[in-house]
Amino acid sequence: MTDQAAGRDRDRRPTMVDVARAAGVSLKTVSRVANGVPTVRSDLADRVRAAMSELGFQRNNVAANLRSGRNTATIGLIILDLANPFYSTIAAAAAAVAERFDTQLITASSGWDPVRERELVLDLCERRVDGLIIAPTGDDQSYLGAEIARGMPAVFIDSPPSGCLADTVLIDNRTGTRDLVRRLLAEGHRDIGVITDSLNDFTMRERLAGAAEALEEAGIESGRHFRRIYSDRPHTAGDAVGAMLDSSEPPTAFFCGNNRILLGAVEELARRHDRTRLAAFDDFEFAPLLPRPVTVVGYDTRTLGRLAAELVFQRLRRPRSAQANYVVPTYLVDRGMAVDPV
Amino acid sequence: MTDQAAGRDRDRRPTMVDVARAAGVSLKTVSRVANGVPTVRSDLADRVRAAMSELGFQRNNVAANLRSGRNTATIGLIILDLANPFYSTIAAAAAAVAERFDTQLITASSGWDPVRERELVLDLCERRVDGLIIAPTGDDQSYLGAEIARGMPAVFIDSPPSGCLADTVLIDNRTGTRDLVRRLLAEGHRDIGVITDSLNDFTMRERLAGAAEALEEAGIESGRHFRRIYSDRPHTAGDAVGAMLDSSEPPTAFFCGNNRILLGAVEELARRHDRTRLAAFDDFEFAPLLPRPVTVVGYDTRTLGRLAAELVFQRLRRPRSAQANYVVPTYLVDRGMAVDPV
DNA sequence: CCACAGACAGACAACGTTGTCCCCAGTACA
DNA sequence: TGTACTGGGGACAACGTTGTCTGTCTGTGG
Repeated sequence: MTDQAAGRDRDRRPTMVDVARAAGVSLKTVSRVANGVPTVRSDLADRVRAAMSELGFQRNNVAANLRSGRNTATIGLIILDLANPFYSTIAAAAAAVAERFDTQLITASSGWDPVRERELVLDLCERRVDGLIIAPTGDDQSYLGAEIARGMPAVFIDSPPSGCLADTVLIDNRTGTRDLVRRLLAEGHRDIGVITDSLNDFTMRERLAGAAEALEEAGIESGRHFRRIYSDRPHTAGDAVGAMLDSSEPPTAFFCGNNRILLGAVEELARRHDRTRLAAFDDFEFAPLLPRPVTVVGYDTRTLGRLAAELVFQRLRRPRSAQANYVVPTYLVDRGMAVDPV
Repeated sequence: MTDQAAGRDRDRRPTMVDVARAAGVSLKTVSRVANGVPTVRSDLADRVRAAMSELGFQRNNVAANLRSGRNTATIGLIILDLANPFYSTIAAAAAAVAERFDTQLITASSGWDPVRERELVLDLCERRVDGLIIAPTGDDQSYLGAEIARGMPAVFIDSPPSGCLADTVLIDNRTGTRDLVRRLLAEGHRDIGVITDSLNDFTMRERLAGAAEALEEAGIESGRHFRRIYSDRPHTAGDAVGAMLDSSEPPTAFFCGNNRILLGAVEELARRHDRTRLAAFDDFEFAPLLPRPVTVVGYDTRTLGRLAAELVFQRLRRPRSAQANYVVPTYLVDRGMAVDPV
């Protein structure tokens, strides 16, 4: 009979009704067993469990969530590009926190497209995720105001939101850069080439501001050796390095606004057999293998993801808690190796 | 009146019932408008849409999925470690395909724990994901047989499943390694040190087999310079390199089974100012910056993720299609740079 | 022997949406 | 004027589960 039933609708997943019929108990008793309610007589519970495994029953969490109004045990993570190690590290750290709360992460990349970002937020809200972690792009997140007001926990990472209030976890871009440029100044450098990419990016603006602070402290005009590049292709950074080196007053040190720019600079310097001092924002896994010494601003990317996820769960427990704004500290570290000739 | 209603339960999300009441139409008409059914009189549709935006209505996809029995527009991706660029690249590529189908990815890391892998599969099935992409760990995936029989699309990547039949997308580890070792042999190397880590890993077994094939073709005993290391810490690989170099018949070339082993080897060789020929499986972003020439086996990681996701959606359309087993080709590429002394 | 409490199973409604069906108004045709 | 048809809105049930409530059965104390 069981075979017959299984044959009749092999593709249909068994429901609690099927289990109840097979075990000869009521639907509600199956529900109680499935949820581990202790007040079920043990012989009935055993029969239910036997029927469950015989039928291969799996609870339908979609239905359970709908009825109970409980959380979906899902949080949404919207980042710029999952293929970028910075963001995948954040995702991994957030997922590790989520795991402690039996929660899964839906991770989606906006690809620097504000429209897509907004669509993703809407989609995730319609899926009734329990919270959102967002690395924003574009400069208007006001569409989130209504969600936040309804109690949706939202945490912004790497850049703050515009147009709405939410928890944030940011890197201390400004202090990190200021400390790094101070170090170059302390070493005696006075002509420091600063290379950034698009200043539409909050983090890049902060880094530039940090560099400017340090330079102005030293009485140096901060725009003196500044190049802003417009592409993320490394050789564009190389071109900027080349142009500055070929100028009448070449810098004696370079500050690269991120690791991509650094790579372009390293290649150009290697090509020119030039040993100009190098410094950059962003530490990365292979920085120790760089073929020349570089001082970089490091920070714990995992902390960023961890704090963001913890904030989501904290706000889930206490929805009306005060807004939190965390800053992840930075440090200076010397990377690159002195290699012998090949 | 609207204010009053909004004030009464500000935290409750408006439902279609609320919208229907506000627009003075039936619940079903709201549903029709929400789903873009064209047979709704335009004045009613306008009233509904106005009510929707006034109330800030968002469809509850949990309920919609339950009722319609439709797909949840979610696929599950179980990988070993999202922080590893190999897997995050796969995740990004799979997400890009999923985006074309308006589907989101739930990405979870098993962390090389077979128990966790199984729990994750179960969890994702209870969430009624539309399909699964799994990078397996452990050697028993028989628990998936029932799911696959029920029609759950499941695609295994990087390693095949054990104990059940499913689509696979694998890298051509064996051919890649064989070609690489053939190249070393063609260069005249006869003493080739082979370093792998744990052979519990399918990919590593395949790579070793590929190396053995090439060596045996050349009449060389394949186990002659073989070291298997037991940790993923780079310096263990360095130790293996050192031990082989210090032996009475040191290799003139090394094949490293993955990029982590390569890094350990590079460091050890740099420390010793030793220029033994280097070759390895795995290309990676910073390989061009390695301080000495290395020939590596490359492959397109994005293809792996893309094909896996495409297989899921293909099987979703035609559940009973034949099992697919894709192999991602490999190629040899010279990396590393000839750097000048620092 | 009765009253009562406690333990526990089951009937029923509900979550928010969509599928099915029916009904009504309007139109065409005989 | 009656009939058949069509376009379109609404009533109702249903998806699979959980919350609430009721009812039964057992055991205990007076």
